[in-house]
Amino acid sequence: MRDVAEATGVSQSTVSRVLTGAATAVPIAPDTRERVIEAAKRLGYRPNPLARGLRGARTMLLGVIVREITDPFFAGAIEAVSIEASQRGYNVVLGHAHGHAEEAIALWGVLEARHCDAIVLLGDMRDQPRLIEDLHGARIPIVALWQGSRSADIPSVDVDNRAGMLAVLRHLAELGHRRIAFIGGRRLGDIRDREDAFREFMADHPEDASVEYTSNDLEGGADALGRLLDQPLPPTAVAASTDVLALGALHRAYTRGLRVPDDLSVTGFDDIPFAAAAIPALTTVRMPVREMVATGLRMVFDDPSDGSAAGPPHPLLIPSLVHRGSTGPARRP
Amino acid sequence: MRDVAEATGVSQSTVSRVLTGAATAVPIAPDTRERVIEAAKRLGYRPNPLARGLRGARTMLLGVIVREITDPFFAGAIEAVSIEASQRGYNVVLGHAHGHAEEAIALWGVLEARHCDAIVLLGDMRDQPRLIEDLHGARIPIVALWQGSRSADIPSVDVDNRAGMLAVLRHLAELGHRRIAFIGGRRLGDIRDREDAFREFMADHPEDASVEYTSNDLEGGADALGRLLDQPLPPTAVAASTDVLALGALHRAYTRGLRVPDDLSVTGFDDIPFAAAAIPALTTVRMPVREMVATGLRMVFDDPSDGSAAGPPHPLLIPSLVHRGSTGPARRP
DNA sequence: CTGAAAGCGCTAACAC
DNA sequence: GTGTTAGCGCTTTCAG
Repeated sequence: MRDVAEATGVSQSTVSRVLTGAATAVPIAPDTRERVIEAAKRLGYRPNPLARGLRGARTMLLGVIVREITDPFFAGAIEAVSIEASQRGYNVVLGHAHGHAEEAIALWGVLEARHCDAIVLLGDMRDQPRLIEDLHGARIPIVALWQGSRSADIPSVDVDNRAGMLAVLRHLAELGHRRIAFIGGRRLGDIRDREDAFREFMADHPEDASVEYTSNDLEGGADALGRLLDQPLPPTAVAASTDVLALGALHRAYTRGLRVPDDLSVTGFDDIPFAAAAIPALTTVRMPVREMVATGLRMVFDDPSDGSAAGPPHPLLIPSLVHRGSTGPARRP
Repeated sequence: MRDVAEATGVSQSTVSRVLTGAATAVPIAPDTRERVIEAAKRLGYRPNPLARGLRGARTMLLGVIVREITDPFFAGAIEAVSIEASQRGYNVVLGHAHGHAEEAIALWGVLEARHCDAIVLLGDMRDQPRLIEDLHGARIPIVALWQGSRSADIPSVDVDNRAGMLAVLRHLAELGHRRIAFIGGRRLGDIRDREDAFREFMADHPEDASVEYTSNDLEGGADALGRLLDQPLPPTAVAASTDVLALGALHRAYTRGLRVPDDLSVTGFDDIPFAAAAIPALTTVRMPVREMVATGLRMVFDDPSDGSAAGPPHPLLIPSLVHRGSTGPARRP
């Protein structure tokens, strides 16, 4: 930058003012501006984000803390964040919590130290009270995506899990299913809300409901279905709390020789890309990922209306049922 | 940091020396060190990476440029990099090239400007000569993973695509298949090498070989299989160049009413998590992702032996065939 | 409208 | 062994 200043014959401050571009209270002579810009280009000047950040300006870094990067759903979410962020000229610093909430806290510290301009939390981190606490004392805007609709003290964007789950269950009921099972991962965030909706729906004939907990991966889904099928009166339909679980269940149904949807209906949640390519294609709930991410970034970047009276905003987007081949009429008993 | 110095009654430099921890040429009094550490902890001191980086020290940032973050295989790779990096205390800055090589260049500039301590390239970027050029003039260590085995001027870690593909084809041949098709994505990097191996293997009866190009996603795989099946003499086995393509093909086979592996054998490449849960489980080639990432990071961090005589290193890891249910004996004609 | 100067938080010569 | 000092590259008052 000094070079640019020298080459142009103006002072560094002027160069800074020009290059920062922002509406400095003080206007600059148009020709000076042009000369500076030209020289900067010629000299291949590139601002040093470190120095900028050090001085308190924006670092153009967006911190992302994800609980489980392994999860294909979150992998897609990270992609969406990355795309959306780059459109705003931001770079993404990825923090992986490896499923441990303490790590998320550490990460948080790291990202704050790195002067990220904003932080996005992917997935439910509320089981770690200290995180939320620290977050509250933070000066940089933050938004939690897919935190589960129970609102915490930080702004969040969530999906209406209840509506999605009820849509699935109504669909199943219309097909004549009564004995329906729910497969859930850890009772956390979105999954928890989906389970609650399931219990609510089945409240009038709870004897037909069963719930299996498992790890939220393909094997978990497979194992859960295995246990369900070993029951004396197995369900005729399985509503999995995520697509990954559903895909695992589909595979186990296959190895057990069950035909889907003739012998068993299976549904997922999220509509990850693989859902449409499952065999048979998975009936699931489509998550408006792009919209949720866009909404979240808008909240942290465009609308820093934090300490407003009504508390942090918690928009709730509506998912939609995607009807595909993995659900069919219940078998006549 | 000044606070810590004042609280301890020593100078800032001493604090720096203690906290940097590194083997400073100059030793420090044990009790001073302790007092400083204690005070730092008490005051909740956290170093400012920006200032550090500005001063020329390491930023503990690892830049990652990925061509296509959508690709589940690379999503897994990013995960591996993130895990491996965090074990070394590094944070990952993710740059997504959106499939465009020019973006990769821009990203490169950004990451360099951010003073990343090293850069990892995920996937083949060599179609953009300027990238490679710029890379050469760079001062920070860099490594390319899954670049395709044709070595460029930058250090890389690759997998032996030829060995993997030949293993697949031999397996298929042993099952009695002669009419074998290859489904490839863009003729880039690893995929290209796999195709070459395919052509090599089929060289003695090229009339039985067919090659379909498509986009490297689920739909691409499905469409390619569709075209293959419409041929007058369709193949009895399909070797897809990636698991994603294979999974897409599996789905199309299903919708076309073909039974795998009875009517058609299908193989993939990469062994992404979904491969094992496919219906039927996919015979594929396992990619040693963790090892490759670990090797790559070792190259950039532990062994900055750049300008050595023999040119940049290009270790080639060996993949292994995973035999599952999607391959079976060729149909008696 | 532009220049001079003071740091942001930290490290690394160089003294003592 | 420890303190002093000079910046890293930039933004930002405060004067001209």
